Amino acid sequence: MRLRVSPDSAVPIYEQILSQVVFAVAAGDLPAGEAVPSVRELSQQLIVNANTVARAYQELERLGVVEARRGVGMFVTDGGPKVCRDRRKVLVRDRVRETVREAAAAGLSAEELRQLVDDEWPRRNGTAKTPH
Amino acid sequence: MRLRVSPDSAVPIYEQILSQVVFAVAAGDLPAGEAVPSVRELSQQLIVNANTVARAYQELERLGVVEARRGVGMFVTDGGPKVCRDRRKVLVRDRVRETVREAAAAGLSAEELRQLVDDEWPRRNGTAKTPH
DNA sequence: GGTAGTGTACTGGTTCACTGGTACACCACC
DNA sequence: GGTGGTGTACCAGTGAACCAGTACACTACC
Repeated sequence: MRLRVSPDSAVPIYEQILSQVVFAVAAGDLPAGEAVPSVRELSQQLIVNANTVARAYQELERLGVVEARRGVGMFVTDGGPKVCRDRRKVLVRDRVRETVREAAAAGLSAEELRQLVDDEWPRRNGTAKTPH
Repeated sequence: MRLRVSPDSAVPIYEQILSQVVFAVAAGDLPAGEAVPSVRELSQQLIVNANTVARAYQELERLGVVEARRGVGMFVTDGGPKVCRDRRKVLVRDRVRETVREAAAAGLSAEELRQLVDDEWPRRNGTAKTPH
């Protein structure tokens, strides 16, 4: 598992770590039962404070993706992969909901919104926001 | 023109004012040439600082929606209504773009995304996020 | 039991966005 | 020219988010 963070990004470092781990677990790159890198190991690799990594991990634990065993490490739970896949879907649904509301407020029709989505779909691997 | 702000909201007050004025201009409620409420008048009405209103107005001026005449007031420009209508469309398009990207990253197909949009469309006047 | 690994609690500093208070510069009108 | 309206510049306070330093508690292993 290879992580990257950009300290200059607008999104907080701990959130970058969080989403990347979620992505890795969802993709099966980090299967259930597997140990995630220790906070110190990852903090040295990314050159950030151990607490920053720990904060991301705590969020992962709150989501039920990993479980901590003090003195041992943190491990992906049995339900972790499913949680991560579901989480991404929830994020998408929430975003869709906001988009639909915004479009309706702007006076767009359902058909116009559909058209807009179809127009943007081919550009889904956009150039922006890539972790350079 | 009747504005409302909720100080407890996560979105800044000046931004609430901004978007509401944009909406009013786009809807024709505030036609070109019309004077917008003075910063002091609006600040008293909303019980916020005049600078907070001024900040929203400066943003409106930067967008080309209004123009300031020192000592007189601020007035909707000739192109104001069109700018506001366009701006809402741009906001929607940007949001659609992000949503599409998120959906693709989550592994959704184009068809699944379309389905999601159609599911959410009937809820476009949703209950959440209303200015209580 | 010592050691080296793990996660975690507490605390402090830094930065930034937002808001408000005050004072200033301008214009119309009497 | 005085008065009362306008927008605006400057500065200070506040609060939250983020991150790092340090010290602690725990576990496995020799």
